[in-house]
Amino acid sequence: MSKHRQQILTSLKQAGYKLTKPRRAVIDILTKKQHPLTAADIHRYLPSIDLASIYRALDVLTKLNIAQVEQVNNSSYYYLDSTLHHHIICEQCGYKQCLPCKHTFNINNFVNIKHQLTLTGICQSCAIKLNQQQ
Amino acid sequence: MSKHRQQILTSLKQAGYKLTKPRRAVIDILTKKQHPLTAADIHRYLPSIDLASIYRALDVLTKLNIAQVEQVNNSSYYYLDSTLHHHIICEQCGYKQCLPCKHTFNINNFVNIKHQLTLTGICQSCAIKLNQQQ
DNA sequence: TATTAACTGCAAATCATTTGCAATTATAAC
DNA sequence: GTTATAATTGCAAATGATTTGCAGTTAATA
Repeated sequence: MSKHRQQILTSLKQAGYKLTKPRRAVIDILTKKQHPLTAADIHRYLPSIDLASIYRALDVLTKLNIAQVEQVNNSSYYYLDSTLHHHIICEQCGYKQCLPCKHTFNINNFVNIKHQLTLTGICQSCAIKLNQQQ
Repeated sequence: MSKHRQQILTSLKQAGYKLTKPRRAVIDILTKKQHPLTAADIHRYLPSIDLASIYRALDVLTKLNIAQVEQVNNSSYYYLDSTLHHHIICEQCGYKQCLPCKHTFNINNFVNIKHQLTLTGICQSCAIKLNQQQ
């Protein structure tokens, strides 16, 4: 369940940021698509917005904890998510699947623990293709 | 507990790879240092070996599951570890603590699943300092 | 020791991300 | 509404990590 658009815009404003076209557009795409996207992915959906501005918008959203980041294969994937969950990404085709998060961590000597679980694998259809190639 | 040097060299050989100077050197550094290193880190220890060769050696080691990778801040950190484990990093001071990994994941529709768990938090001594400041 | 495919070093290419700067724009005050 | 102003944008160039092509070198095997 991702935060409502309006709620996000309000958080931005409260934090002293202007509600600009690139920021709104990035929020809208992340709200609409239900899976993690790279800055380049977002730029493909929003070709009229400069890639640098997309990066800057994503930076702001991440700093405010409105968006989360996951790093896979030297790329950062961003997504909006108030209730924690994880994703598994196919190494071959980039297909993404959501997974509920049931984890809590209690670790000696640490407080305020946050976790990021990155799962990668090969999805069924890629596995089939790869088998056929051999 | 990391695989013994000799054992690693044998695995390489068995997999049909030559035992070259760059490969040996990378294995030695990863064995010696007890924490995750970037290719650039390794190159700093081994300036006479070309960075590209370090990347190629790390690739081989990762493919053979001799080394593992973790991505943090757009850099890949490599380490040798036969028994999987994770790390928790203090957000304040960077202190790292190792954690055993007891996880296996079975996910519908995916095979060859690898996971990377990144934990961050505040370590005890930083938590104390932060409390005193307030 | 000779042969040969695998491997290296180098330089250049690529890809993701960041930055400097002049022009634009959202906001708040009038 | 207009105006003033600092924040933000788009663009182009810079940076940093990683990859690649290629000619020369080397480990392994006979």
